[in-house]
Amino acid sequence: MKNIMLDERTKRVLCAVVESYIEKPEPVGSRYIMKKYGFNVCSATIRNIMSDLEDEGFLFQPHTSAGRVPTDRAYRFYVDCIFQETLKLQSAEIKRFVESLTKKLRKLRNNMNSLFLETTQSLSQATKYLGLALLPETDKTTLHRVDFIKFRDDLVIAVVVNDKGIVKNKIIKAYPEITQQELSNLADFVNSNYQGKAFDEIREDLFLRIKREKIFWDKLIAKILKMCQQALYFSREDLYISGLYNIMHLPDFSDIEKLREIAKTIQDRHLLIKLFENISENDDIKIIIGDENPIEELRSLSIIASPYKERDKSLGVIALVGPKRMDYQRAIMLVNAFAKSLTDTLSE
Amino acid sequence: MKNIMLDERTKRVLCAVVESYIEKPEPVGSRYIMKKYGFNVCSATIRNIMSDLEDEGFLFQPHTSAGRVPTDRAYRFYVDCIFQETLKLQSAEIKRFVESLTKKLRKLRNNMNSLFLETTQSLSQATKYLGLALLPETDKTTLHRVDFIKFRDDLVIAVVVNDKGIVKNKIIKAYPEITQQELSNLADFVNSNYQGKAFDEIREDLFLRIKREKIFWDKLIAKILKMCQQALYFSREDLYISGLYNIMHLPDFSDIEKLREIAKTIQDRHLLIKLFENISENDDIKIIIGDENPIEELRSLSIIASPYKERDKSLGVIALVGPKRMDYQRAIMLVNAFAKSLTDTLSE
DNA sequence: TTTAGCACTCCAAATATTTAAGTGCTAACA
DNA sequence: TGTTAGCACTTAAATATTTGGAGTGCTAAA
Repeated sequence: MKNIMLDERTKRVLCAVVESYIEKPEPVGSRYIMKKYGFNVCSATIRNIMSDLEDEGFLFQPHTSAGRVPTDRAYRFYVDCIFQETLKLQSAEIKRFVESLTKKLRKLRNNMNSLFLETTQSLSQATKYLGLALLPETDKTTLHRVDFIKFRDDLVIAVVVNDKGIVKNKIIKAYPEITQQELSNLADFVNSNYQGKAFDEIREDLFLRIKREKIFWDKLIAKILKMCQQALYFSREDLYISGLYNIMHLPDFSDIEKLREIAKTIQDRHLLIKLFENISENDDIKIIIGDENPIEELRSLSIIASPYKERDKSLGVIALVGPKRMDYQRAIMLVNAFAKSLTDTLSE
Repeated sequence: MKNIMLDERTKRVLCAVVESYIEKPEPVGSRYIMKKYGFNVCSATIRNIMSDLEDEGFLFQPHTSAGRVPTDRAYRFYVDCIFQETLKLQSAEIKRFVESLTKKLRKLRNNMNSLFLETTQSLSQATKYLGLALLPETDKTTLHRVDFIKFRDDLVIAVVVNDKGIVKNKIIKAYPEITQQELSNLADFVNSNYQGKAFDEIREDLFLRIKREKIFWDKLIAKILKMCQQALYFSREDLYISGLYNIMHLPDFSDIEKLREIAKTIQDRHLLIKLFENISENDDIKIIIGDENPIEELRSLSIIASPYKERDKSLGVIALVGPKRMDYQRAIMLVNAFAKSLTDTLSE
């Protein structure tokens, strides 16, 4: 259901209601709107408009004699209204935040973990919402170096460093006879053949080799290559989360039971990672409002997520999770600016 | 201030009040105590005793005509009373928990991260409080293998695996001319000389070598060794935290502002790590009640912490953080049993 | 030292009362 | 036809009032 055509005045009223409610979470009355947002019609007129908006599903009345509260649909309309122009804006305050972040990031350029921790913390700090960042998927990076370390007889620890300097390790089973020397040779082989190559590409190539070996030559070598192939697969699991305590005191979460459920879902990570992985494919800032969220437990929230890139390749996402009645204007500006800052740092 | 001598009956009354308050967070009256805990005296007598206990600082009366509430001192007295015998107890329910945990841990034996994650999650699950675990300090483990990886000109990533299979990495500056081959040689040198040695021992030995080299031979080699020494130092930073959402719905945290502060402090980690490092030196279960906590923000909580060991060497701590009015008996049994289970797994 | 008994205190829950904000509707107006 | 003034009506939230009961402290007697 696409937006019904609303005339200019009606739009203004709707946006005014949303903004007013964002500012203070209380049902908004017609007189208040009229005065505060400088409409030159009397409150009864506004009242009629608001009544229409309610019929269209943009507003909701908690009870007969109360003012009105925006629905998710209203937030969506509001965001669509302000989105384009907001991207162009930049307040002095936000400039300050971004400059400070950029400076810090430059120093952390070489340590991805600190880099993303700092980003999410700053984002949370600046907005008082929850800051998130999804690290680059290993498969989107290239192999810098691998090392295989024999550990306790039948185990091998594979340590992989990618071109972003992110170190990952994986414990895999191996047949006990294999020696550290053989493992080192294997590592040398992989390093000299595959450095700078994408992980999926490497696995693919290994797959072909395995097939060849299996058919024509050495089954053992095929086995080792298989292990190696395994060692180079990493599922995405690095999600940084900062500032959970920041969203606790928002009036929107006065219900502890709800807060608890949210905290549980967020701590779980899996769902969020999946959500952000989709967005990471995307090219633009994505805004998810309330009901639109595929994660049911988070439908009382809104999410603003932006991919960050290296040059033109999207690597991951940074995101902001806050109440539906968040200050979208500010939040969009910040997420946008932070993503740019991160992109710049990574593209240097 | 050590415990004043209380006669047997007074002790029983005090413990009864504490237990009753733990069960239900409401001021406890004299008649209730008399009936529920089977005292063969009339309520007025209990009343007199409770009045005495208030004078001694064990109980507190929210207002004149209310029952009484235990103070931190009362909890301390209660815990001291039940502690010894509690260690010997073991309910069927707890046995179940521990068996299930032990089974899981055995499977995760080779992956320390999962091992500790599972432990804290189970602990939180079983108690509905907050489960924590401090990983073994790198300096308390021995070197299994190290690898130096050249990264971006003047950086080296040191990847260290200790005898617990924990992989750590550290980014250090190095002079740009150093080649990967030289780094590999260095790693070979360290691996063949120091495998199985304690980290502090290695650093100490390197220190001597550096001195020698500097004085007699090659300044460059001294530099490299220095870098190597740096690479082998890790401050403690691995604290697992599970189940924050579990403590949210406890009546003790109905004040969101307080909960927020607690969440913030816990997320901060530093303070907790410091606290647990001290306890890790200790040999026994340590219980910290309210005021006794050196961390001011956590004075509305109690902590039960137990070191876990490998054979007889204490490695780290697992701990439970909950409200002061927690079920100490159950909590102590669980922490104790979980620590044993972890110790067994690690000592196998 | 313990107990019975009683006056007293104070909270908490239930109930009533007031207040204020905001609506919907009608009739008049431009 | 859209807008406005005016007014009756609704409702929640704030405030005040009442009531019940749990629990105490004290006193005098056992």
